[in-house]
Amino acid sequence: MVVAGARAPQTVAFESDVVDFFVSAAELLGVPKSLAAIYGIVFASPVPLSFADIGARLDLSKGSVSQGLRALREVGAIQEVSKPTDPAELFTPDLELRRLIERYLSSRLDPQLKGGRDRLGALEARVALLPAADRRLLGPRLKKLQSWHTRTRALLPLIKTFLKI
Amino acid sequence: MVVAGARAPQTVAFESDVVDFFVSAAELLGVPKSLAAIYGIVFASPVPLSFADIGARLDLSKGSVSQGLRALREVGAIQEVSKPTDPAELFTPDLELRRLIERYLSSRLDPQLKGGRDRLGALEARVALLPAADRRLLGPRLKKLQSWHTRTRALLPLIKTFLKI
DNA sequence: TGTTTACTTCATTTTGAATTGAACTAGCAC
DNA sequence: GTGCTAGTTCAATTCAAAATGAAGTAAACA
Repeated sequence: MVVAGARAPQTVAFESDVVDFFVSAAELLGVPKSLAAIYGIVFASPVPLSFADIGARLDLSKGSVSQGLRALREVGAIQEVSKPTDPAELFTPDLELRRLIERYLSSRLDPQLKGGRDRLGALEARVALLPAADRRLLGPRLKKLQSWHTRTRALLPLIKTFLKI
Repeated sequence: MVVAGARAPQTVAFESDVVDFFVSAAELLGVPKSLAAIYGIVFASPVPLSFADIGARLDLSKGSVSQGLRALREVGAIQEVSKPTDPAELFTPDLELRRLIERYLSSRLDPQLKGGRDRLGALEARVALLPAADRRLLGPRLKKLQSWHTRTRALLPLIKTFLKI
């Protein structure tokens, strides 16, 4: 994942492990590997990195670096810092992962929960149109689904609170 | 997703919505669509369904139905019931979704957390080998990562407890 | 024993998402 | 202006996961 280049072997090894850490966490969450790798390499660097640095260390195409950096900037995962001596933009990690994770959770779960609520509403109407015998069995099943939905909704704020600790 | 066949239109509409509900929930969790659809169609039926029923209603290949049913049986999401008159196996949903979800969460998160712990351990050793200047900055960053890891570990049992309510 | 039906297995195909790279744009130096 | 460097865009490609379907197995029946 991380390419050696001119840095000390210890540095490369460190970077490599940090990148792996983020990549494997990202896999779990369904975030593209390249995003995680870019965040990782920036996180692992004691100094801000340039566009070119990132592309070289991760052996990613310019396209991927560009798109990746844009996405990470949009969600606030990295920040641009400009050194007066060098016109090129440099990037540092935003270490406030909490907001990041919170926003990510919301962006995935909120639409999902909303969609689920709508679908369950539609289902409630539909079950009423079924033959009485079916309704007697399927009505309670639907209730179970609704109860799950409610609990999941309640869980999200709980998680957010917990992550603040 | 759901194919009409010979059932009443209301029944088909109901099935279709239930399947959609599970499919969209599965997308969030990264579970294959076909698994969710099979569970959904079985969940939506007031009577146990046969292998052939499932294939016909979802328009899935025999291969997909076979693999899907196996996976769902393995995790205990559906159960076989046998009618004495009919030798074919019939399937009903296991409505105890709680255990199912718990097991699923564990199977995804436990290896991830363990892997994360190992990686962080390796990183702790690696950071010690870096130049002192780098170490001073990167050490605290690593600490942050470790604190996240610890909190995530703590969160899992909390979620499990909450789902029991 | 041969035939049919019901399902399984797994190599191949499909699909959808991530990645690439070539064409393009913007700013800078000369 | 022309040429250069740095970055963006997006159509084409690659890749991995999921779905298919053909060949195989097993049980049931004649």
